[in-house]
Amino acid sequence: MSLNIDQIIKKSQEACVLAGVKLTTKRKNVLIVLLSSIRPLSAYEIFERYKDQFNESLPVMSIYRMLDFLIREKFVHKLETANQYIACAHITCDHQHETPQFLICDNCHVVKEVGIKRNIMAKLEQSIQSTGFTLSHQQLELHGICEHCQNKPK
Amino acid sequence: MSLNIDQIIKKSQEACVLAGVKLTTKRKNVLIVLLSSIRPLSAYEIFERYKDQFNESLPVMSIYRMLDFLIREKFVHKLETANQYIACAHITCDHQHETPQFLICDNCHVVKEVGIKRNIMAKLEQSIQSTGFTLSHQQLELHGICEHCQNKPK
DNA sequence: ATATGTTATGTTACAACATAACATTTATAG
DNA sequence: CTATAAATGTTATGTTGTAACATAACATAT
Repeated sequence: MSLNIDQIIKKSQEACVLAGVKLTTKRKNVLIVLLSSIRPLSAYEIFERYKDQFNESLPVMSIYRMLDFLIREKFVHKLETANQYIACAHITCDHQHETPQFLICDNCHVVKEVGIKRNIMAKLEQSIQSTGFTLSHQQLELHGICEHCQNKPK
Repeated sequence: MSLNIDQIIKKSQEACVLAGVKLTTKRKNVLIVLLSSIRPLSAYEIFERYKDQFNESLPVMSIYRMLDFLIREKFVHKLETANQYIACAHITCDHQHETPQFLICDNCHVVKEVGIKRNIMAKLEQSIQSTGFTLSHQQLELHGICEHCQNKPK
């Protein structure tokens, strides 16, 4: 477990104490699996890696429940367009977050989490609210090709 | 089949002739199923409704292939966040379309297809391109509560 | 009219993603 | 220490989607 991951876990522990919820060992380990991956993972991939990394086999059903918990506590995002899960890039930040926006490379499947500039999001919201619609779960998922894959010859 | 659907099908037929592809009876019927629904439908729901509406049972596999065709020809959109399909709201329009944006009501599951204002989309793209990422399949899916459901008491 | 190629559709089997329902274990408050 | 709530395990099943291969329908050339 890299130093960086250590720090993120520590921060998550603290956040859980504040929220009055428990980051159990297994929940923590699922988060570590996600933090260890450069790509988002499906629940079944997490299942496989958990086995490898911790030498213990969790039921997939439990993985889903732990993911629910981690999503509820905002340590993990679900990419709805890919049916995959990814650790939040901002667990260690203290400030209020911008609307998360995921740039998903359809070639190498790397995902970059960036914030949407507040003024752009505000305009988007404004144009949406004029239709009478109220947003919830704000999150944008955009598909394309990352810089690295563009510069690489096929 | 309502008059309106009739007109849309006619327009689709013409577009297929222009594109040199065939809108077969079954493909057309799948499109009619979607046009007849106020909500997006999953492939399996289309399967059920096709049976009801046309008194004929298509294999689900064929439904998927017909959906592929209809999406390729831009008569249908896939909502990636819901794994559902919906007829394009603009089949009968002649003008170049804006980036489609779907407002999905998480309460009644109605979907409204609106265009994103070009200047907002341009800014969004610009902020994305500054990260080196190149967009493809442009489409936004936003979840929330529609006007109707907001005004209704729970 | 027959052969051949091409596109569309059918069939079977299965992979991948996800949840329901209920049982058991573990943590902790009284 | 025990009642109870939370977490996790177990089993079964539902939902979405694709792979691989077969057949049907139609067009075109001879």
